[in-house]
Amino acid sequence: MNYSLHLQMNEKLYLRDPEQSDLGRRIVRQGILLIHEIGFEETTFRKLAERLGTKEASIYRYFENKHRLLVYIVAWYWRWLDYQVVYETNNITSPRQKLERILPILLQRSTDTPATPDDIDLRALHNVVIREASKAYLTRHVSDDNREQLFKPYKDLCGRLADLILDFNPNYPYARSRASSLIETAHYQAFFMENLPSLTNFGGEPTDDTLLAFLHHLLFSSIERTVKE
Amino acid sequence: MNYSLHLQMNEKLYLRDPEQSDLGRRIVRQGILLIHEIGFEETTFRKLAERLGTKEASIYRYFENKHRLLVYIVAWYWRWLDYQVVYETNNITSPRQKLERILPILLQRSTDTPATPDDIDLRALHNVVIREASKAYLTRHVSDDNREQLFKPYKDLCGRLADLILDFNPNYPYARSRASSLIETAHYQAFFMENLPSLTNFGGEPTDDTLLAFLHHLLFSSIERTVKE
DNA sequence: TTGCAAAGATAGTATTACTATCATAGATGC
DNA sequence: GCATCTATGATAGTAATACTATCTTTGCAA
Repeated sequence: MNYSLHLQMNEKLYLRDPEQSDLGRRIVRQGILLIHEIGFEETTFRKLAERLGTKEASIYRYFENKHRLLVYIVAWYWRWLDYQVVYETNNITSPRQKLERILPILLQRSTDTPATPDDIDLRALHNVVIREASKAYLTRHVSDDNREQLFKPYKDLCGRLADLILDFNPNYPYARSRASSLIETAHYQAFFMENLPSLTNFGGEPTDDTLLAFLHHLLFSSIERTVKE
Repeated sequence: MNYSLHLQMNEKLYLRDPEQSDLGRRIVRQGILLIHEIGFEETTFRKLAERLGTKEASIYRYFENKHRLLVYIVAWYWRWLDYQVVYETNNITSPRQKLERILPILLQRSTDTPATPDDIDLRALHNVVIREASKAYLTRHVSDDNREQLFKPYKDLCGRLADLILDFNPNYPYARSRASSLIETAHYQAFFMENLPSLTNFGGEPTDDTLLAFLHHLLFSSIERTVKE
């Protein structure tokens, strides 16, 4: 049996809470699918409205613009990852084991989804995040968006991973950078593997998971040794 | 004394070679500055034309659209980095030393510019690449662009770094992924340090270069050990 | 001096990214 | 059963964007 899961989102992310109405939920869910299918640049509120059988103006009542919709979707993803990390590391004592359990989550390889967020296409979402997430912060107005706490879920997740790294090795001096670069590397390498494979050492056969092995190697080779000052 | 340097670019990158005319060169050089100042999203050919005292239509004679201009600028940067890598590692025999000399280049910390590409604001260019380069390939049409060899300079650079890694450790199984993730990590950690510092361990004082130390640590901790299969 | 290529000048189109306003339908309170 | 309130629908409109087309001018080259 599945439990239903609701992730509370920062109010600054929207004009009207999309989880509070049917239209709102469909905007988010179909938004993910549309961005997945045609890419963020090609996505417009008009196209999304047509797909939903509604009007542009209705979507604007929920989100200021499509960038904010992307930020919302990506923030939701980080909250969802954070939840999975907590769930998967619960009752594990060994810091090493905890970290090892996190790696498949970053690649969306963990099959057991305890509480499934209803109706959200997690596979599409994962691909959207890989291709589009960095566009949420690679803008001129990062600092403003950051001041509004729009990236808090990402920071929280990185903070959690950094803490686990410090549990494993209390002397490690780069825990936060290690955490953020682990997440980014997981995504970039997944994108490269799919689209620019010559930038990787991964063949692309879904059976052997060299990318997972690579991330494991990268993470532990760095945090196992205490860096000399 | 400086030598003048001209980097040959793939013909697919432009409609008319911008290095062959005064207007073309100004489009590239002022384009870098404009994107640096207002960001890629806000940049339009109209604004760039006004800045150049010319017309939109003239710019369209050189570049199909602003995405292609970005791809050109970024490709130029990778060629320039590649040149610097060759220059800085020339006559060095120790693979370790070669790799160590590359790290400051990735962060644009190397002060000695042997042949300076005329009139290009390298500092602005570096910042543009950090913030915008991934937008060159994080699109729906990556595969088409890749087929047209638009990303060859990036791949060449990664290939060169991968070869150096294999010189250092011939048994290392992830040389290409290690190379691409080193470059990407250098850039987004620099971005985070500047804009979302809580995702890093870097204070931001320009005197101590913790980011460089971090990259050094990441690279060598992974490639020093032979990964067990 | 004729010819050609680069750039200037002007105009036009479809689409985007919004904003504003008014009407309507359904739920809720009394 | 009526008032009311809220979410959405419907329509319209605007400034800007991302181009394309065409015609003219300029400057250099044969």
